[in-house]
Amino acid sequence: MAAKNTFKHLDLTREKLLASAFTEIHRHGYQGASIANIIESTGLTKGALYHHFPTKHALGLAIIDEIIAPQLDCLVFEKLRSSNTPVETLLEIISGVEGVMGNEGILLGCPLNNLMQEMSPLDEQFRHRLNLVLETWQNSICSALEHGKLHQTIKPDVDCFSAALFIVSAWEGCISIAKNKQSPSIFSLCMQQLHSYVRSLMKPV
Amino acid sequence: MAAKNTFKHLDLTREKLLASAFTEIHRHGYQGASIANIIESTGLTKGALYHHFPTKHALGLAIIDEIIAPQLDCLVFEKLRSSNTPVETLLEIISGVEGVMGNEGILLGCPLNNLMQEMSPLDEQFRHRLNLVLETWQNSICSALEHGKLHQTIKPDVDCFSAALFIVSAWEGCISIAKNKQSPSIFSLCMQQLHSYVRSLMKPV
DNA sequence: ACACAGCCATACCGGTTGGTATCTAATGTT
DNA sequence: AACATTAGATACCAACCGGTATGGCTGTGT
Repeated sequence: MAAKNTFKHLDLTREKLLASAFTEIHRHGYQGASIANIIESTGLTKGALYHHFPTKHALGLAIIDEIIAPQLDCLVFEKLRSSNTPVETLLEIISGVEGVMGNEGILLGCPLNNLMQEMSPLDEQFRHRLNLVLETWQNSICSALEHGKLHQTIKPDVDCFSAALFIVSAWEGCISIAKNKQSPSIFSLCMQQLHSYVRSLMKPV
Repeated sequence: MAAKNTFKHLDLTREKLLASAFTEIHRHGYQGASIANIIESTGLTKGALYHHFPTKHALGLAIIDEIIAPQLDCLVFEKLRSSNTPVETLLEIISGVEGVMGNEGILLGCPLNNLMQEMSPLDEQFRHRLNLVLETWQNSICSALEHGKLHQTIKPDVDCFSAALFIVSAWEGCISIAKNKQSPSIFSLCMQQLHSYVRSLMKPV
């Protein structure tokens, strides 16, 4: 029991640090994120942080693997993977993602895209990890489209790879622009256009 | 003559500072940009910089107005505005933008989008100035589409405002994703899809 | 009972940050 | 020629940055 408590406590502080760092980075970017701020909002100290993470850099990478990737997996990838009608599921996700993200989510942007924009040219390790998540996203959409092709819901001449690439790009672009306009309703309008683009890939009923 | 020389020199150092700051910010972001680096590559000193710009913040805003906006205006807005067949011109720009941006331009991303992503949630003045550029972009495309509607090249049921919004979003999204993949060829592939989206708004010939 | 290892707090460090005060030199004005 | 103004160099600053060294406390294995 005592051992369990210790383990639990270990995980809990680590998670608290990760969560706080995620929020700080989401708000100020990786470079703008301050270690002092991160620990302050947890009530912990530098000793705790640098016990669990060797450097700020490692902390950033951990956030990608342990927060950003699982979140997207839960909200998007897994739903597409487990669906019997993945194209319809994709359309539903695109329609409903506004509600899932929440207002603050749109005002601060997509954590994945934020980090990509900031870090890709600066740090190869960041770029690599972020790209893995991106490719999972792209692949899950590509598979959905190919599934649709097999089941006659997607036009046979569609280039699924390119289409998936474009869908992810436009998706992130919609969040980007809505973020600058600080407007969830613009986001909704923009995603509606993406929705009709995807429908344009489908066979007319 | 002496007066002219002075004026020229004044503008020259100011422009050198602006250009150097633009490059530094393009590479490291606004927050990551270092005043020390900016002046170092010009051979000037802090005295010069803070003579022409009161703060780093003002320097950043000046870059938007005096470098980023004119550049986009020259490469995109003006071409659309002055064209007699703006829809075709838009398609040409989308096809040819890869060559214009150059490899480094794709690896570092769109300066406008970079600043939007970083600064929009942090600073209202940045957000406002960037949004003005964004709206000019959006409007120039919207006008092009409406022109096409009048001249029967664009389908009558197209919502030009939303379509323009989506085109800009997807455009920036393509650059974003290509930037993370550090791949001009991915950018080209992605922009090809945007090209066919725009064509899907047109009446079949 | 004792040694050990893991967890975290405290205090401290050198380097860098954006920004300022002061000075010189050149130019413009009268 | 005397004065005023401007451009830009130099030296300096407090605040903050990420990171480290140390040590105390706690639970664990023997």
